[in-house]
Amino acid sequence: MNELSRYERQIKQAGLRLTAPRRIILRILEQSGDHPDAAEIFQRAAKMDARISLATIYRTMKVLEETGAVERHAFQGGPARFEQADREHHDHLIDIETGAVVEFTSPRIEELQRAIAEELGYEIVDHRLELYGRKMT
Amino acid sequence: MNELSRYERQIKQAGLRLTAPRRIILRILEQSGDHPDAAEIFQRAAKMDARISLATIYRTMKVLEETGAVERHAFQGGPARFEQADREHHDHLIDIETGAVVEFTSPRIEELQRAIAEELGYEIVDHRLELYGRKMT
DNA sequence: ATGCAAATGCGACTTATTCTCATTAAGACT
DNA sequence: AGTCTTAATGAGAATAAGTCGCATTTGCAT
Repeated sequence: MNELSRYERQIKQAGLRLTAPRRIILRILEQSGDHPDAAEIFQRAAKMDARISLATIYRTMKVLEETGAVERHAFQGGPARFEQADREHHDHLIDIETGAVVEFTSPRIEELQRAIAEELGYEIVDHRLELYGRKMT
Repeated sequence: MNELSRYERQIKQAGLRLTAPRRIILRILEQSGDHPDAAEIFQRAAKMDARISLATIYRTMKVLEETGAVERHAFQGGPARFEQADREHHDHLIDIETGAVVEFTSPRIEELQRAIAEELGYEIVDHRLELYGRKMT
């Protein structure tokens, strides 16, 4: 039986080895609805296999980012946080009180960005739009 | 003679002491057209007074941020970079090849952001819009 | 001029991440 | 199934950015 998840296939197709730690990390990411940081992923991984080291988490996140399986976000101040990259593009609103992340999209903002960059003579390679907010009462 | 710059007045009005290191750092910021990081400010400061310590740079940047004299930006990966806050609000386009920063504004994007946050039940406290681009040929 | 609290300098510490290197283990090839 | 090659791992040291503790200095109100 060759029951590889899409992420696992992505790893193999990149010519990388599908090791036990990678399987575990991929499983965690698939099950995560949130945006965990490396330490958080490390803790979740430790529950499945206590031998996994933090260095492996960092290394794996880097290769996953390179193969396009995950996206890395460096929100204000804190450590980098990750999420699967298979979903539609979206931006983030971070609750400054709780750290919770709300996702949103705005095609109109996207288009305005493109137009602005073009006007300045640039082609957009990447962008970050983060709103930091407080829940209205 | 009481020739205080606007920044110097801002420091005093906040009830803070106008010390030699602060004068130097403020002078550097006034003369900077770029967006230096703490290490860079430290180097420039050392040329005027070699006794200034890096810790003082960090501490001063923090108080300047709190008094509203400077803005702190944490661009992708790298260390925090600073700029004077006296100017009009603007966002940044970072040239991924050179690290150069181009400033721009878009009232329409600002307004869209506000509307999106409101719709999600949030009030925007801060925001970051950064475009990472490559010069078009 | 003087005293006191604020600010500084220095080094130790923390946090996030990367590196080194000896050891392990995928997966290709019998 | 056994072996080989090399990528990947684990453990801990190293690095980078920034903060902290504390003894000493210094603005500045008196």
